[in-house]
Amino acid sequence: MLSERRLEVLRAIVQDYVGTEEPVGSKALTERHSLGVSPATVRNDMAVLEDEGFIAQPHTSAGRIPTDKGYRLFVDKLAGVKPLSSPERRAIQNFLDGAVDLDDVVARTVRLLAQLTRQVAVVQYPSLNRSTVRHVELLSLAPARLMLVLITDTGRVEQRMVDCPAPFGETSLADLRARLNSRVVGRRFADVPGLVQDLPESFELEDRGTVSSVLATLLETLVEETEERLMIGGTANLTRFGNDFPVIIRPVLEALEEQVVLLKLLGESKDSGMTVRIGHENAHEGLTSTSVVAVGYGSGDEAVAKLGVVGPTRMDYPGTMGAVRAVARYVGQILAES
Amino acid sequence: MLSERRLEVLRAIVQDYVGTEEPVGSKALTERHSLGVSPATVRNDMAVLEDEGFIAQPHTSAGRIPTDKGYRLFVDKLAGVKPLSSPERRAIQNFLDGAVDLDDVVARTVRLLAQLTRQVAVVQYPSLNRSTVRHVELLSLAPARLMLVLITDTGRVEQRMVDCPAPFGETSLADLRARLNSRVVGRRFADVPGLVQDLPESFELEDRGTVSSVLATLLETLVEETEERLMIGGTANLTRFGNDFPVIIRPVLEALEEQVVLLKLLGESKDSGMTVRIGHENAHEGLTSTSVVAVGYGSGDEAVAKLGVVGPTRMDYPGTMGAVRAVARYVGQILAES
DNA sequence: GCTGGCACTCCGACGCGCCGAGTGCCAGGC
DNA sequence: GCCTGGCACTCGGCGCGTCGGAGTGCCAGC
Repeated sequence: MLSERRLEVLRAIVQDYVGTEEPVGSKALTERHSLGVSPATVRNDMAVLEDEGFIAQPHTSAGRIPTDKGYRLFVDKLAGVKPLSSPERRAIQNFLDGAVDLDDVVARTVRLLAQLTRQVAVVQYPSLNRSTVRHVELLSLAPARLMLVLITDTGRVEQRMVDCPAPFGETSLADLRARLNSRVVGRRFADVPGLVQDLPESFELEDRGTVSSVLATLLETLVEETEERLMIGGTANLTRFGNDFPVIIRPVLEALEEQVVLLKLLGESKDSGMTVRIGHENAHEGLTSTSVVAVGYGSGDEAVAKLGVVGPTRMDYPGTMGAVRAVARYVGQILAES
Repeated sequence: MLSERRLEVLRAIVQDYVGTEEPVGSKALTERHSLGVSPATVRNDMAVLEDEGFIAQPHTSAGRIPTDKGYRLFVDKLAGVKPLSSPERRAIQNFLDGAVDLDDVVARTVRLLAQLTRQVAVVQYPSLNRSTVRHVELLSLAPARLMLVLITDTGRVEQRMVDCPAPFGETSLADLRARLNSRVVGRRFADVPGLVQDLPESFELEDRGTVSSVLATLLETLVEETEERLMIGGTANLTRFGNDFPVIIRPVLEALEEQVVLLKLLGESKDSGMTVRIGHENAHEGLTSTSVVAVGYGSGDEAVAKLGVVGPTRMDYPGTMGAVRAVARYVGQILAES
């Protein structure tokens, strides 16, 4: 177990390094943080911290920089979440309040997060996973061709074509529309399959094929749309990464274009609490020099999606965590209101 | 007017510079391109080309690199559009054929373009400007709250809420839905306003307010959606830009996040022919070291949107133009089929 | 008008020495 | 036992001068 002072030294190292981007030495530390001991003592502490793997030297006779493990300890034990200033809060609120629809909310959230944290922001669209059905609409486009429109309580609309095995009359259509809606409106996606299972049986024999097709398409849409979409922004902030650009930045940009990777990134932790994944803790190898701060957000107590930022491991964790948490809260409010 | 040989020299310089990324000298030129003259002669030609502003020296006693003006001449007079190889064509077709809906078509197109050109790809969603209405649907969500759903022939669906000034019965709703559709289905957006203008008059006095609200929302949606959306990809290719990274790449990334800028970029030229905008020809100052190759695409003869790529001025213009044109054609075909 | 020759320029790589920051270790003191 | 000041050592970065090579401009000659 590390003594109190050694932890203090680690904290100081992290803070200084995040600020200056340069390896920090024992003398500088004692000057900037009143630790109450001499540089020599700090050196001893540093040697211990290095043995334990919390800090490292880029080369002999250089200062120390935190390792992933060091950041981990810092985040877990040494740092809190820094609350935003009230002007910042007001700015968030003002900025998000102007949103006109769901797309706009997400777009604004991305911009906001990117600006606040000066990092790359990732916002997942509210998931349909826990969403409910607001309305299902059926339109006849051609004698044997229907369009199915699904409207969710989060305001999303999805449409699919359905090819009918047999022509389908307007009255049957109205009938199906009515019955379908009476069963599924207000229900969660996950519950829908069980609720419509027996629907074909109640139709005339000739219409059953079409009804089945419609239901199949509906269920398919529900499943497909559970694969969540997301939006990213602030990629220009990647330029503040470091010096050895191309080699670092390229894999990150590539990873950011892979929705699947990002979804994993946000989604891996189960609960809606804040997750911080540091450097090599990220499974994706293009992102081993980045950290991800993510948190769930939602309109009620339950999280419906996640949002977060991706930045260099050398980031201001307390500040970033504060911003991410605050934005998530406000977005939740906005969603609850609308 | 420049002699034939001088143009040939310019062409050789552009080609070599694009290939090597290094200033090209007179000797190297004569070695790699059988110009039939000696380096000394080439030097004289180069001096002339430099006087005319087509090429420049990074510093005294260095080779020459093309200027924007040089690239312009190259593109206009010296280079054709390089057709794709047939494996490439097949790859395009295979890749695009798998698309399941409009979003998917656009997403795949972006990926494809980025891969083929190894540059940043930008694809505008098919514009609603020249689109026609496929269907308008009205749903009653609450006694005094309707949802308006607009479906276009390009497969896009837009929805809006409408607050009614007065409760609106189901029969009135069905009536309005039917009349609205009979008037606007198959019509172009631009024609819709004139076609529905007198609709409120044919309704009962008490319903007119609601009908007007619905119409207003519909027209608003048509206008709003004319503001086109777009998708970009391949930003990782920016890392192949040059050496002086942050300074070049940052403004580009910033510009790429501004939809407005990009729309302007694609949209500036009127016709659907291919546009090449080189370096400072781009209005946006963050993009003065990039070139944009864009072309219209559409399902018929008329272009419904644009797509293109953004890359360093030092790009393989013939190849890029070939790829952009080919992709635009195939996307057009795909859209026409669906 | 093209060519070969020549003197000149300038960048970039290389080698060298110096400086300073930082370390590890050790002996002494509280 | 832990902290401290002192000391020798290490190593990267910087400035400087040198050198080579690539490239140029110019000129006289064909």
